[in-house]
Amino acid sequence: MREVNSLPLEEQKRLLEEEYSWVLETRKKREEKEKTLPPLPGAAEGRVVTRFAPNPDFAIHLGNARPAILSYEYKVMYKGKFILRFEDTDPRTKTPLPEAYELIRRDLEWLGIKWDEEYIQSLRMPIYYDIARRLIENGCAYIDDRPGHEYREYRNKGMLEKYPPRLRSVEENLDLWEKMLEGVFSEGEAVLRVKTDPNHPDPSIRDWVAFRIIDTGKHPHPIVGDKYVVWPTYNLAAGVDDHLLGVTHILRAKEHMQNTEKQKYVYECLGWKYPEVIHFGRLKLEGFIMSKSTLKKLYEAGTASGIDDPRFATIAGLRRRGFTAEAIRKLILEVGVKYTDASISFTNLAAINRSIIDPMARRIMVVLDPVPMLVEGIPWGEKSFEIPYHPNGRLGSRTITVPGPSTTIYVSRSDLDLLRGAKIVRLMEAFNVEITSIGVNEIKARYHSQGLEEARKHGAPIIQWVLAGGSIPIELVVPEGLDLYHKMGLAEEAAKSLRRDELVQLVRIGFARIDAIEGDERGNVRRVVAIFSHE
RNA sequence: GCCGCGGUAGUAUAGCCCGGCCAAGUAUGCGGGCCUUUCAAGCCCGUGACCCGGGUUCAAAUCCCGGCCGCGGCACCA
Repeated sequence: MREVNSLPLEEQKRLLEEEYSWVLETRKKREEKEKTLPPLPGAAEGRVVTRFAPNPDFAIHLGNARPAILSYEYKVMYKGKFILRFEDTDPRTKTPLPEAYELIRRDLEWLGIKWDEEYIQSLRMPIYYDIARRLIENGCAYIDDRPGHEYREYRNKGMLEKYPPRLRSVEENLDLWEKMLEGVFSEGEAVLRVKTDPNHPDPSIRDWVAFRIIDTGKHPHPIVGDKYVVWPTYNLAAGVDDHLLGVTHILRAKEHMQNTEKQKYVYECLGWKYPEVIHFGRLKLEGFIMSKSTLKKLYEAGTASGIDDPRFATIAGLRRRGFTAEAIRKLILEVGVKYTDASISFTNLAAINRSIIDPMARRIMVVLDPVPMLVEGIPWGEKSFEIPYHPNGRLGSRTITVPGPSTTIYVSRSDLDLLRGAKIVRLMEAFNVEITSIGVNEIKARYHSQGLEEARKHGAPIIQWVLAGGSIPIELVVPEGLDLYHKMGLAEEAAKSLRRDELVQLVRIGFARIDAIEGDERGNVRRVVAIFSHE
């Protein structure tokens, strides 16, 4: 090794190429390997249990979907088990939304995620109460019935060991616990704290609250109403369930790092083994509204068209915008499990989506802000053009019949400049015309020739167009940050065959999802609404 | 402020644990070209990164120290 290193670089290189070329080849092979998720620590096939534990206070968005997708992916990778668990133990400040349970299930299904078991924490209250008793009996928890400021005073002065409630006997604690359950205390009057290192360097960890009282008379729970007044906090419920349900690997965002440490005190007390935890950074999606609070505000204010508003980074919003589950999955897998935050650029997501939908998106001609063009001198009475829906020829075709000797078509106003700069223009898939005049609201043209070669010879631009007869109105909704732009246009007659949810490519505009097909009483298509996805 | 975690091209990521196959890979973007009845797709070429400074070592993206920057937590939320 030393010998080789002492050689000049050129010499080393030559030696490598001549004598050890196999090294270079191995390297190439390694690069060709398909990219997958890194292995889970301590995982064995058939023995991995992961879970997704959303709070059903709102629909899930790309950020929450990440742990769901990753957890599910690992379950599949190790042929394990994947659990869906609703964490709805705060009827007061994060009141569960009754419909959110089902919205979340649907979003997961749409993402292609299947869960083996489902749990709802508000239905497991007796289990948590049981744990509370065991914690008290083991001397690991105590009832704190003093006002909050007293506890904080002791804690902040580093005198938590001497905090009187902490010194209570097991019997006394058990007794007070039963009183809590019986409803003797009201909100704020008593909590159950888990004993931790009283001088833990992070004060937020010291003797954290495991149960508190919530007046469910005032704040009824959507599932269990006012049946319970003593509610476990996240750390208690989640920590306990992860053990009880046999979870082996937890994947969650880094805001939970301190929680892991809190929960470990419960595990230690009860002699449980804490699952492996993988934390990852936060996800931002450029150009979308992602914050749950903003999302909720817009949703509740009715400003948004629903939880699936195309400006939202909710799973439903992304779906409505025309993103596929496969694209979302690929994106999440690509981002992986890094600690650092990631800002996903819109073009990146779009690129992934495009590669998936391009082969199956029918090409449809639409002109936005239409300008009429009178074409004269057409040398036929009527002529039909059969145009494939996709250049790959696999999606069938439609026929456009152009009447002669003169007819009116529409072109996009945005193409006017193009028309001004060119004498000859090719109407895509049809024939070539010569522009004779361009007014603000009318263009006149003469039939020039038929062939594509002719168009090429003249360097004619190729534009999309629609016939005046038979075309149908289309509204293209273009989301841009907080705004939605509504662009009006005309679509070719074949647009009548579009289906709701279909992903199409509006030629020379971009990909879009068909959001609505509006018809009259007799079932005739009157108008199409599309949502712009991306270029 | 206190506690914790990170910093690889415009964006996202591989490599870091276990220093040498790294002259840093891939995707996307961007620029150019080819092809094409779309501004889509495809093909080719190019572009562009190890936060900074020290140290250890024959050898540092990788290990150590310091700095800078960013993020998370500090609830009777999850």
